[in-house]
Amino acid sequence: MDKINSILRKLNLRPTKQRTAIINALIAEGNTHVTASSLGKILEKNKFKVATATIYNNLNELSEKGFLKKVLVEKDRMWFDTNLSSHYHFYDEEEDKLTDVNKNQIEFLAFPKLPKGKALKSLDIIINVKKKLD
Amino acid sequence: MDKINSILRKLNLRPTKQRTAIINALIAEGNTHVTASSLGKILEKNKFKVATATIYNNLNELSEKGFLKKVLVEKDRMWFDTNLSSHYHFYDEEEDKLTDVNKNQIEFLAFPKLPKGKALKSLDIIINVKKKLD
DNA sequence: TTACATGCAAATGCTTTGCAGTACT
DNA sequence: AGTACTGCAAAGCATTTGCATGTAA
Repeated sequence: MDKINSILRKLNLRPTKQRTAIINALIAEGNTHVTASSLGKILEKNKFKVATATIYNNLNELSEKGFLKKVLVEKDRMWFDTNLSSHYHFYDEEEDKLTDVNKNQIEFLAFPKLPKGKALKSLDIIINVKKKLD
Repeated sequence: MDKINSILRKLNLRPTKQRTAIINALIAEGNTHVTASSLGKILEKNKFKVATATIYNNLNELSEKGFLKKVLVEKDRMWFDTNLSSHYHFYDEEEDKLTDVNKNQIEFLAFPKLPKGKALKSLDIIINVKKKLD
């Protein structure tokens, strides 16, 4: 794939088999939110064997290079999001599913003044949802 | 302390030495946000020796009983908050400090519609701050 | 005494690290 | 050839678990 090569070239990363397979999996529709283990399963399904450490190294590297964003919703797993725009999340623990909330879907009428001498670094909003009982 | 005994009685927990020391530390001003390890240090300073597992067991039990709230701001550590009211947080990673933001300090002009069949479970807002460069 | 708590050590689960071997460029 | 990358196993850390011992009711 030429698209993947050009992505990797831009990121200054060598297009190794593993890296290409990872980017390919991430670009595929439906894999916008992954964990190391869910990505591992996708790769396996695609007939690629990639060591766990390599998956982590690449996810972290891609985050540092700005190709992925880390999303923390549970203590035990880190999620990685291919949506690079500033946005928020729905998290459904029952279905183990993370969904994007566009930035413009949340507007503030009131927002706290930051502590003295502090600047905003980032804003994390997780809207935890559960099955509605009706 | 009578206050601590009455708290524990209400929670249906026996007032053991360790539990009493933990509640005492949590009630003291300035210990509103703790991690297992920060609480351990406070207990040590207070001349109490409590096993790590016991600290965790008690923090988790107190959370389940509604005397503490868990706050997740970093992947590696769980924070426990004595503020039981619905509220949000400032998190200063540089200073490793968590601060409450009252619920009424944030008001929404727009808020996303929940996914079909889903109900709101909880709302986590972490305002990450850093030192302002001026 | 009997059910609940604690302590300690071992186990767990995600993630990182070290290093020898392999593959891009 | 030179440097980056991968694989694998071991290490790291916060947290949990199992079980024998201890303690409140």
